[in-house]
Amino acid sequence: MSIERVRRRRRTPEEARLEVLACARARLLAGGPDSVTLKAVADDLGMTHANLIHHFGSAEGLQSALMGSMVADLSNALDAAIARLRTDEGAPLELINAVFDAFAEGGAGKLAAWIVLKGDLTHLEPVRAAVNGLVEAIRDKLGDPLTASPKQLSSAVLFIALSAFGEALIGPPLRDMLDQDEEASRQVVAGLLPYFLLKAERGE
Amino acid sequence: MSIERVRRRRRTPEEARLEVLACARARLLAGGPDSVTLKAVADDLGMTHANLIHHFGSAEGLQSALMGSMVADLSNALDAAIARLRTDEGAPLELINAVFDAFAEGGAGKLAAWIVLKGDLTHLEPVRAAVNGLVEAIRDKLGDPLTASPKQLSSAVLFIALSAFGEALIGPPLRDMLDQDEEASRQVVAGLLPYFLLKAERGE
DNA sequence: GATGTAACTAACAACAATGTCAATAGAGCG
DNA sequence: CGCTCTATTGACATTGTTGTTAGTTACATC
Repeated sequence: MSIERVRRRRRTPEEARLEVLACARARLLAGGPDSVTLKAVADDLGMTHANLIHHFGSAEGLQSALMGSMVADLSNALDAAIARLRTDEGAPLELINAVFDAFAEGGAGKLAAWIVLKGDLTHLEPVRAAVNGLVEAIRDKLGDPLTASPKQLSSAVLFIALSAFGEALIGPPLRDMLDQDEEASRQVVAGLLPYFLLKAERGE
Repeated sequence: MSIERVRRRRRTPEEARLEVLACARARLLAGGPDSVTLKAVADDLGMTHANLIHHFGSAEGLQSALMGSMVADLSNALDAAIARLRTDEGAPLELINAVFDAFAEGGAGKLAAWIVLKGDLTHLEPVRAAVNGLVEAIRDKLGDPLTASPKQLSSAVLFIALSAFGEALIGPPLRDMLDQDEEASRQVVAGLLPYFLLKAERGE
């Protein structure tokens, strides 16, 4: 019997980082932060944990890169939703759906939970631009300059984002408790949005 | 010089559990789940980690007890808010404030984040009763039986709870991004609630 | 084909967290 | 005071994770 030499695969640094981050994200979403250890990720990919340290410097380096990657995806998803808004003639429900989808994709809920627990808010910074882009998109799309002030537009986005984050985090169990179906959250928010933007007429 | 014997303190089991859980909660809120280890908590309290195992069975037992304790507090805070609602003549803003306060106290935001990441939703069960109590309180307080269906009342609570959870979790950084002050979230929700409960008149 | 770079591995060291167990010592009770 | 019960300790074993280092091998380039 011949000794079967395992052929060693050599990736480019970028390939390696992408593979590792994808695997780490899957582990985070499936099993929480404790399940994304160097050894576990390395085993999944058929490499050694020393190699992960080679690419990311340390375990903390990997975690940081993972946060950055997920936040970037969330930010891009928001930008894409905004771009969609600016082109088609969507009703308010379309807008809400786009934002909720952006938060739902890529596990933004668990990402936010992780960031909050870590207390490391600096990683959220890229979201700032995306969120403010959302304010402008809503202004151009729905806002009546005579009735909706900039401050109000901002609080409209605050309202939407809070709900979308909440839904991504604890939407399913909470809806179950209240006997509400899967679309309930976004329908509620969509139904409220027109009233909210109209409110300017009445002073306040 | 005489050898100073360290006097060993002996607590009742209940005393011990309460002290430990308070300390563990403080650690969770300050440093996240990774900072609540047997040794760290024991050191804070001047005891040995073996003693924690004696009282809680295992590290997992301590975590589970901590979750239970925090969920119970959240549930009690909600119940108290409901009781307050039923007695005084509060405006919608009072109602919203009570619920937001309930979620804010005791670190409900980080609690939710922790539970979601652990994926262990069974611990949320006590919240179910509290949330449904909230539905009934709103029905008795604000709901017009002719215009607001049970389903709508439920989705009103869904809407409030999502927002309150979202605010507890990522309210501060999100409000900072949007240049909104501390009261913004609850004001928005309070301002929307009347419109929402009126919606029944128009069919939908 | 020879060579250099660096992706990758294997083995080991260091450390932290959990858990076990026999022994110690508070506190109530006769 | 003596006795019992158990909260509490101290020392140890175990396991899992991170990090280091010397060496191996894939692959591009000349």
